[in-house]
Amino acid sequence: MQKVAAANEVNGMHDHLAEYIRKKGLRQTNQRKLVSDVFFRGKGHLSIDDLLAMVRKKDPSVGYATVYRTLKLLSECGLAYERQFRDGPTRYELAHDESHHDHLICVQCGRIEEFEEDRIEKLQEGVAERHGFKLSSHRHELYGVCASCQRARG
Amino acid sequence: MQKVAAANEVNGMHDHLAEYIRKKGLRQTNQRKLVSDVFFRGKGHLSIDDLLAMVRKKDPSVGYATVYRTLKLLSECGLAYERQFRDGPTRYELAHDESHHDHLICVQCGRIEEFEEDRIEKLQEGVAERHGFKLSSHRHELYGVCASCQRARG
DNA sequence: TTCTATGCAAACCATTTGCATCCAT
DNA sequence: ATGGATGCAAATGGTTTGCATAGAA
Repeated sequence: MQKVAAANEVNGMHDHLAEYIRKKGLRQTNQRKLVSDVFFRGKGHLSIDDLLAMVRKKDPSVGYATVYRTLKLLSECGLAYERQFRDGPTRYELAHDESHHDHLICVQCGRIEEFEEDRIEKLQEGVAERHGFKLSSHRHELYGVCASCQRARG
Repeated sequence: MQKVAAANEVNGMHDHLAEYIRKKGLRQTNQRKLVSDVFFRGKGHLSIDDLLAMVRKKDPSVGYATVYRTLKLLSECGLAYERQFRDGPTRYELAHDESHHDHLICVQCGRIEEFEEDRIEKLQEGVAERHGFKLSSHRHELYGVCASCQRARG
């Protein structure tokens, strides 16, 4: 899916962030606006390096740490999810408030697809219950070779 | 279930390793025997630090890197699985050739339990198929509060 | 003897932090 | 003018690697 957010969604996200910043007594800065705008308009599953490169096209003076700190902020206020696949760096994903999904990752090209499977979610809850766990989150990743890599290399 | 391996299983694992070492033209060393013995007799889900501490009780001169290198070797030859939970360090698990399992991790005490749920495995395959992926592996971790932590802190 | 394995320290890589300065409030 | 935010560089933490030496084969 990897939807790109529509313009009005982007505005909504900026508002959400502004609100959060106000409530916490933090500050609006150009860097925060720029980094979050790039993230909101981006394609999802982006690493800090990806984001920094995109940000620096608009303002080369932005520092590494600022991108980290801004994405932490976005995660805190519920606009981003941190995802850590296999070994690579942490990737950030837009948290549009759709239903939950998990990921398929191609081990050859790195392509990331999303999937939703309610029956798995249900079964997970059963597992947790049987073990007496109160679930707070989970991570479910499927690794394999995607359709186009199969075509390309057999 | 975190089983401890029976004596005959431990012997079998040593044999398996010796065989692999021979085939690859590598060398039997005391460190390898010691590290792998400690691992084979251990409780599963151990970090390098855990293992190093156990190893150094028997031979304080063993180095950090040797434990890493030995566990990489054990992974290569199919005797260990590397598991990377949340943020903590890589943990190593005995690969007794039982059926596949996944994990429940307590976010409070770090306790790790194992679960098996064939219906989830089946559903995963369906998901992969629908996306045209050829699955090679997966990672499925459930995070929450375990029974005893719930009792302890409500 | 030959060539892998070891132990140590240094290198790595992603991420975090300390700090002087900058700047939104 | 305050005190949070930034950019830089240094620190961190887990893991890997280079290298001289030890030790299997």
